Amino acid sequence: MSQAGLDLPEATVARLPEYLRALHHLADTGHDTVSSEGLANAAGVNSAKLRKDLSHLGSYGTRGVGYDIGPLIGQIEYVLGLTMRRAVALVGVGNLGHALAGYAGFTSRGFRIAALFDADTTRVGEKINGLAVLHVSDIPVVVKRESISIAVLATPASAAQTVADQLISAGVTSILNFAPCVLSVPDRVDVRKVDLAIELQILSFHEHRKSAHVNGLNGEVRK
Amino acid sequence: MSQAGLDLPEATVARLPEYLRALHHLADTGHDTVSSEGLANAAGVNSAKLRKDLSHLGSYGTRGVGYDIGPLIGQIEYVLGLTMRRAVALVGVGNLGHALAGYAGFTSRGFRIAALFDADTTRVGEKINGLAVLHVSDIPVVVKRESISIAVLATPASAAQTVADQLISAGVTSILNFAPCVLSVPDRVDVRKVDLAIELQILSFHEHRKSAHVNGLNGEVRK
DNA sequence: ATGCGCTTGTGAACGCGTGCACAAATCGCG
DNA sequence: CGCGATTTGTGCACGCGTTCACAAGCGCAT
Repeated sequence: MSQAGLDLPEATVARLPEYLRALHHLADTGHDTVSSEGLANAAGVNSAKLRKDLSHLGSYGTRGVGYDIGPLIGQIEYVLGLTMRRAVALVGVGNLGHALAGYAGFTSRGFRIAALFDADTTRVGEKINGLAVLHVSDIPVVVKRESISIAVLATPASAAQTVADQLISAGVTSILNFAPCVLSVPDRVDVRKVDLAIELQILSFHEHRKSAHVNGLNGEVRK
Repeated sequence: MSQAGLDLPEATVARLPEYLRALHHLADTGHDTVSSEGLANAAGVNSAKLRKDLSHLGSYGTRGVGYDIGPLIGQIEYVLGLTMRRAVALVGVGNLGHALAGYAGFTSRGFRIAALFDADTTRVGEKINGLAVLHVSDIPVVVKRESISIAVLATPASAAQTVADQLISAGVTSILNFAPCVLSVPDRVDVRKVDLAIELQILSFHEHRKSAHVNGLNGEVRK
């Protein structure tokens, strides 16, 4: 039973968007209340965890009944800062960046791609979804003008740190990094990293273990 | 000082690919040993954690010197099951799937895109990077023929569960899911989820908190 | 109004992961 | 050959997150 705007456990924050997605789906299919058990199933977590997470937001459930979907959506969106549509800059419109620029999930879930940048002058001017690609040297002026605080980095790893520095000095304070490298940034800047190959490598580890098990060994066929 | 092939802490497994990437970078730039401090910096973790992680793989460092990069790369690749190049199927060559099919990071880090599928018959036959798109109805025969055990799901959320079921019954045991929905799968199947909008929403939360703080309130300007 | 069934909210115990701090081990040099 | 500098490997304590289990609260039927 905490106040809104308080600091939540990081693990809870990471799950709230998933709850939000599930709630929207329930709302779209005509529900207007849901039990912790039902929402937990829809979000792929267990019900005790869900209740504890939601209890941090203040009380939006009624015992014996469940949670009111409408107000709960509103509360989660408020806590996540999604009541405003946030402007996002995307740097690097290569293979992956091009797809991200057109990704409908961003626009449908609270964000607006406000600017596209690339270092390759032959790509500058190209339009993606009606938005023109700008040169990275325009980052300072455009980021300030549009008050962009979040950036998506889809450049090659070799360029990522330099571009990140430029974004940060232009005022960006959150970065979603798709480049396979670690960024060093000031404390006030948040970075989240998504490395697609790493995800596959983690799956590969589990595949490797499974195939070791069918060999009937507890350890491994080795050397 | 554990044996190879043993079960590692999940948190350690998730970091090994990052160590691997950093090690390859060091090897490419002419190093052949590295201290835990140096590797930890390159991988963005602290050195005690790195040493404990590596100690689970058996001892590949020498006190007073550091780690031998070559053997360590070999050991991590072995543990992650990357000594073979694993075949991966990709389902859904829409906006995002198309980019993933061309993503160089998959091929350069131990994987081979072995088949592309889509439900849209107008896309079937299209070639991406020299590989033809097949219809999803071909999943059973192709997955078995190519012994594919890992699949990447880049379909719309509405199709994801159905496709996942087909993949699993064809023999897939690991799924990387980009669709914004939860999949229900048998225990023996591993699923990792990547939801790009969720990552941005988590950043949005932190942005929201930052702006609350500059307002000078501990709580929040509310209602 | 009262009792019953259902569901939330939470105290408490547990387990995992992290980080500190130090002993053990190796190298190089005199 | 021994000593000091350096770096690994790890025991230990701490904190966060998860899960269980149950009391408290709400609605509904009678």
